[in-house]
Amino acid sequence: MITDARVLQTEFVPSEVVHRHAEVDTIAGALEPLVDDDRPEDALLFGPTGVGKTCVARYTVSRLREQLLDLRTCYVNCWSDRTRFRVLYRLLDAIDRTVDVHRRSTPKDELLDRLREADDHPYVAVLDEADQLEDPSLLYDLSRLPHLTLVVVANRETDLFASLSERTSSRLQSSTRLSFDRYGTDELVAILQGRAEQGLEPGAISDSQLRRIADAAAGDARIAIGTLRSAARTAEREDADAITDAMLTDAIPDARETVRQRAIDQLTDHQRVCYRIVAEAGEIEPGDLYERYRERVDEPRTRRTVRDYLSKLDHYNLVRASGEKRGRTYHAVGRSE
DNA sequence: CGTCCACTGGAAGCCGTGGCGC
DNA sequence: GCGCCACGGCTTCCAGTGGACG
Repeated sequence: MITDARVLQTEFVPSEVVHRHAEVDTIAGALEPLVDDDRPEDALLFGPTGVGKTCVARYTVSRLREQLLDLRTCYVNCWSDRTRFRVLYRLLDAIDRTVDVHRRSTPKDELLDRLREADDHPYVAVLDEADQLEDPSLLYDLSRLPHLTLVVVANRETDLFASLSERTSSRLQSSTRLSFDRYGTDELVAILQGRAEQGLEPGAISDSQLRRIADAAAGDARIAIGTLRSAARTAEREDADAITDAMLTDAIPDARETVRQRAIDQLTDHQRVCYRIVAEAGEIEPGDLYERYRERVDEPRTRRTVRDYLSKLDHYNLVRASGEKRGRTYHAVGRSE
């Protein structure tokens, strides 16, 4: 059934990007001057999850590296490395300049200086989920390094710029900006066909089944590919030659659930309690929510902290906040959504 | 209309932890 | 071992704001 499990991973960067040629060209265009030893532009990529931002960024950068042998590149996910220190550390680590970082306990911007000095080769850094950075002014400092080119990936343009200071945003105004729309069903089908061809036995899944997956994924390629993987696993486990419609029926909710579960697993205990309260209530107001939270945990955090938890849950689509200021309610994010 | 109130999210500061130089 | 410092998680304080209500 499965001939190549790698291509069924959502993180897999295909050798040819389906349906994002224009985007690839735009970013490649921004970076192109590097080939002639010229000054490239930074690139900003925006769009919701599962629309191929990360994929396009990584693909474009890796293709550029084929042309430019001495190009340095690094991919940083700012969700897992969200502090200034960690991002800088990653960027240095990728070029082997971290050797003695721990000695001489880092005076404020030792790491940045070090990165500045490592300018013997051009460097392209992909900063994924950049709106998660705790200290967004890092973007400003990085954008001022002449040999470093940024490819910044974030969800919403407005959110990212809201968190930036005046000088940072004006500095980034001039960069190449690109918004990604949700995939249409046909585009998702094409993506799935590519993955099925590379990863599954011929005839394992029909086009109409792929279309069904694409429909259910509502424009999100991560969900679509996850569904395909889940169905293929079931087929393999049951020793079937092909994926049946019944397997798909199971796989469709499964893929969303997996995405959600992975996010839930990353929460702390207190955050999880908050999530459960909203999930159980379906819809709840902040006051009640905090009361229940206080009853349920041993050493409750303050309201302010719980507010931070909730905005985090909102950000990861585990709950949805509607209304603002006084009129706010928190909703569970439904399974069928 | 003005006033009160609930709620949000920024800012500053506290504190435990952990790595480092001495 | 000691003092130092960065860091992250948290609290405290607060300005701002939309909705409810007299």
